[in-house]
Amino acid sequence: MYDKYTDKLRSSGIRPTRQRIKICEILFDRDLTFHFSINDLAEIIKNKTNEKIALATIYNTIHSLTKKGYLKEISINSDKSYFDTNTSTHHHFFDEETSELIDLEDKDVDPINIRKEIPGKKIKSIEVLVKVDNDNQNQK
Amino acid sequence: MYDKYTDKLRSSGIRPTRQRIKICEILFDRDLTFHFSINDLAEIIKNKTNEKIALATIYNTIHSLTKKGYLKEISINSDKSYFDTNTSTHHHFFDEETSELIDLEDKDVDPINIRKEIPGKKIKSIEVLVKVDNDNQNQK
DNA sequence: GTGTGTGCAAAAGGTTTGCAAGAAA
DNA sequence: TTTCTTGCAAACCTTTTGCACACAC
Repeated sequence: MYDKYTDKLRSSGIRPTRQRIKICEILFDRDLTFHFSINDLAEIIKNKTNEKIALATIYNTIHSLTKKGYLKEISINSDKSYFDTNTSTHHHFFDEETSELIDLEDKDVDPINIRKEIPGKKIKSIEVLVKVDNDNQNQK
Repeated sequence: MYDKYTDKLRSSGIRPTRQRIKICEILFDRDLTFHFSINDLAEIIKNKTNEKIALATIYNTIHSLTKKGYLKEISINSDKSYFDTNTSTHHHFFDEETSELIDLEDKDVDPINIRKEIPGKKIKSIEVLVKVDNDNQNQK
């Protein structure tokens, strides 16, 4: 039970260290999808935890988890990277006001059909980003 | 003729300076859509031009042009920002091998239909990013 | 002439790297 | 014991800022 992530990590070829297990607990002991930037995560670790984990370690761990498919990196043209604990096929709203990400479930978006091919290349992923903003039509 | 961009800039409320006109020429005297990062642009200015323009000026100019709608910023989770001289509604391939962007014309993608709304927010843009990679199915 | 823009360098913010000390196998 | 990981600080890269000088109007 306590070793929930120890095994998960070990079986993925990631050595289960104290820091990595802690990060897994923070990321995956949740009911809802979690969207975060590295900085968000570092703050949470600092506040909700007695441990302290170096930034470089957090970066390393997140990149390992992403490479192993436990996290998904989200394409936003922002000054920082965002990650998502929901690794299934789905898309996002990005609220430009708050810099917050909101999941778009698969059923909320029609299947995307791409009618163009590039010789020698294959499609790795299709990501839809819907940018939203405050609706000010009633203001001013 | 020479003043092609002078008028364009002035009518947009951007004072037409030597540097801004030069940047417009590099960006818009083209047949094809041009995708670039600020760094790409700075390189081009350095190489293809006798002028030298400070990085800060390039940033300022690109941001002004984007704000006025002459350029479109593209959402890629990359360490840098990309811009596009094609401001019409269209999407992109992103080649992870070469970090290159390729236009997907509107006709190449079915219209995206979003079936979810967020109270108090309105959709500003819908961007589809198709990540591609080398097709190695015949290799190895 | 007045106000705005430019250039330069320095600063800022996110991310990466190098290396000595420490923990896992 | 050997190998991999951590922590820390410094390095890096892109982007922003501050300010004196220069240019557009």
